[in-house]
Amino acid sequence: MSTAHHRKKQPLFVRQQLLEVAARLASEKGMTAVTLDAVSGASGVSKGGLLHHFPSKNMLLEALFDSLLERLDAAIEEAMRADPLPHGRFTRAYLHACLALRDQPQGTKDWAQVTMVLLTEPQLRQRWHAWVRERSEEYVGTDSSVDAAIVRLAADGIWLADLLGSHDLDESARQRLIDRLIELTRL
Amino acid sequence: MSTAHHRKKQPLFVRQQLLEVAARLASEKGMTAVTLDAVSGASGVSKGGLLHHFPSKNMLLEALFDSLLERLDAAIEEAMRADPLPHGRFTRAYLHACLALRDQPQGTKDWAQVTMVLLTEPQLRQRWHAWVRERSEEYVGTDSSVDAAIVRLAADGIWLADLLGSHDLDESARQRLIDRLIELTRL
DNA sequence: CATAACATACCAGTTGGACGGTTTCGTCAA
DNA sequence: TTGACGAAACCGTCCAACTGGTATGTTATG
Repeated sequence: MSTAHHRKKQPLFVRQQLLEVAARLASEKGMTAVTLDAVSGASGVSKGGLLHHFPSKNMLLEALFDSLLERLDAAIEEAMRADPLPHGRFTRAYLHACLALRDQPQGTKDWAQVTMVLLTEPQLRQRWHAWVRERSEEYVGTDSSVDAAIVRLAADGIWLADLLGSHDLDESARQRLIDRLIELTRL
Repeated sequence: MSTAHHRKKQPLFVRQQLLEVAARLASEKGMTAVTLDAVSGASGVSKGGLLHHFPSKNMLLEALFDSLLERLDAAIEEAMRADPLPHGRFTRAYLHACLALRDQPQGTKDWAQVTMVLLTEPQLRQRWHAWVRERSEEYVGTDSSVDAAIVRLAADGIWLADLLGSHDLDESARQRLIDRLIELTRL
């Protein structure tokens, strides 16, 4: 009966907003704080409305995780388009995507933290495995060298350090590290 | 009135067991499955008994995280004692501790997953920060080089890959990577 | 006017935790 | 040696708040 009932209906916008709210809750207050009540409350959407978009809590979490993977894919594809050299292209793009989150404005750090939170949920970890397997098969021709694997490993380490805030590297050292990693993808 | 009431009192053992059960629940079913009821039920200790050892759920989680950090400290110290060269000694020990979990028997993989699960809880992330800061200050004389930082970063990456099961490195490649990392700690 | 996009009301089960009871243990005087 | 006694280590119950989810509306949109 109240406010949101009379406003213009924007299903895609509302759906998007619900995912963002869920992401913010997860990163700020941990996984246990992501409840249907909390999400619906913080987004100004009723619980019924929330359950209309996502039939169950699992569906909500899976949709959230999928949207994060889509963003990752988009960032990687964009970086790959700007890279003329085929060999190691995917690995460089992956590295770039991992590095990017540190320099992005506010929301993107949450993004990474949510990814990690979601990875702790065993069911969603399978989705991540599938993603990794797909990519490693797709780019087996150009990114299957040992060095490339090492670079991707290091990128994960940087990703982890960035989102945990364990910054003990200064800018110049970080830049030297990145240069070296990119060099490794070309070998 | 029933069973456990009459058995011999073993406060330290019970406390230890409660932490192990909580760890197992967290790694197998995710953070949302770690409830007081679940922990007390799976450990054969009443909820009252559980709340006697850990006055609140937060206290339980913090104690669990602390015990994990203690294990990490113990593994690192052991590795450091076996290392005669001071320069980079802590970093090598840290690397060794990160690598060790893959080769350990069953329970230890859970250990790492729990660490990650707990790291998603914002309050516990601060504890991790404190741990990192302490160590980086303690070993500033021997492990503050850029290369050492890089090695620790890569160790985190390996740690993450191991516990997520994203194994795309074969044994020989892994060994070459490790050798290279150890070499870097000596520069 | 049919359907999608919401809202409101309600439910049964679960949650963290408070509370008061019972049993064991350490210790120290007699 | 004993035995009293306070503290620590448990147990079982109860509860208010919250949980995910259902069922049934009401409103907007094509």
